Amino acid sequence: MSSPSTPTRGRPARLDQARTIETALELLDESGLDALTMRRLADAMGVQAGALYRYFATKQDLLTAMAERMLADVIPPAEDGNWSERLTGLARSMRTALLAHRDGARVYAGTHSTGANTLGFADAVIGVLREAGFGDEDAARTLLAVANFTLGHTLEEQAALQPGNEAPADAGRLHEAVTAGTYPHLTATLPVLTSTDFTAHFEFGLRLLVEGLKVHRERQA
Amino acid sequence: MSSPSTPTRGRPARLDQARTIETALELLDESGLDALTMRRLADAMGVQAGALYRYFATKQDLLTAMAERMLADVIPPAEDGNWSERLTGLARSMRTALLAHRDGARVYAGTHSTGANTLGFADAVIGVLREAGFGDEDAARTLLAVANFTLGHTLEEQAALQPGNEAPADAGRLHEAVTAGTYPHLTATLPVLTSTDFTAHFEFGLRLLVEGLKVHRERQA
DNA sequence: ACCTGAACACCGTTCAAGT
DNA sequence: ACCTGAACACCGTTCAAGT
Repeated sequence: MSSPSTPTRGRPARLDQARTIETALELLDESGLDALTMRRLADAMGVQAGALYRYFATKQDLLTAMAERMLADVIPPAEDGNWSERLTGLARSMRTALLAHRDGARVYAGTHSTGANTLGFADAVIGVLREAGFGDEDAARTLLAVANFTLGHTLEEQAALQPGNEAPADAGRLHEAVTAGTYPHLTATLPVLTSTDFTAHFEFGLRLLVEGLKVHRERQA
Repeated sequence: MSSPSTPTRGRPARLDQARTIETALELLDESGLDALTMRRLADAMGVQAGALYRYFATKQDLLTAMAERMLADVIPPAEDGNWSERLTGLARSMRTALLAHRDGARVYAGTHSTGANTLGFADAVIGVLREAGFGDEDAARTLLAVANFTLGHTLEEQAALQPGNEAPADAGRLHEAVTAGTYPHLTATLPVLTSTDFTAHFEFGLRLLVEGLKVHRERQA
């Protein structure tokens, strides 16, 4: 409900918030976060860099809008199922939404959206837990734990897959450093640690959280 | 074992890796990551920016060295205690090490050190688990889950405390947005979510992981 | 060997002026 | 109302040249 969005007489605007966010996400996917500059984005939209500031006060605001937009693609998990299945589904869909864009987790980590998608997701997670009988404090803290784990995991997942195509760049350096030093336990588990089965890693951690929550719940009752 | 570190005849160097890392961490604490530029760091060391490149090939390398240095302050938790107490202690000390420096988690998240402190920490966590009888796969995945949760949590914790001194800047915006929209569950839990008792949040998530691990262990046996 | 000086190719952001 | 052009105050990085 403000100036740049209201349609009015005059030249049709080449820019608007929605198209800018969409183009920014495309540029992100093509080139990554480090290459996403206001100038390059302006170029992609056929405009000068300064023009973007009529729609976003700062680059940070643009990034926040991008993070919010990413969560729009969260596939809402089925309404049926018990609380633990629904919680698991919500966590998976958050990871999926972040994975859908190059450096998605980094963009998300650097922002704090208070948009409808972000708040809706949080409300959904807490809703599942409250309706399952968890207290407000436990429900809120569970959201934080699950979201922080998912963010941390996806940050690492995208960092590992980042540079070329498949071969994790620093897996080599890691292997070198581990075998050079004296880390018996690391050496034994190196194959698992450098495996690229990130889904299995994510599911393992997620299951720990959910199982821990079940224990917590039984102790309350 | 290379050129810039070997003492030799000539003017005594004003720079060296260790002092540069130390000064960079001080600058980080004073001004934050966004203000940590090669030029400002060079200024703080009484040198031109270009001179830093004799000791660090890129700024990224410097940040990696800073992350590695941070983990040197991990207080090694007591060797006694059962595996779950020791695991908890290691996770706590990781959080403490990241919290010890402004934007510590952000620095850590952006790097992938293969230094002795980083590898030693990983080896310690996996060691506790393997000695407790966990398989290599479970041990490795537990390290990832605990480290990713701790990183995600501390990232949020430092982001919330960032700007001024105490009052979380976006707690206000959050409250505004939540009460404006229709988020019944969020509204009910807002006091918990915006509480600044991050230690309680961290301990809750950590306990979920550990309790989940205990369940997992019993099922294996 | 270690550092300076100066440059190169960029950044985010602002703002008078044009249309 | 919307965008351009040009500037301001920076960046990371490189490298010949000095000492």
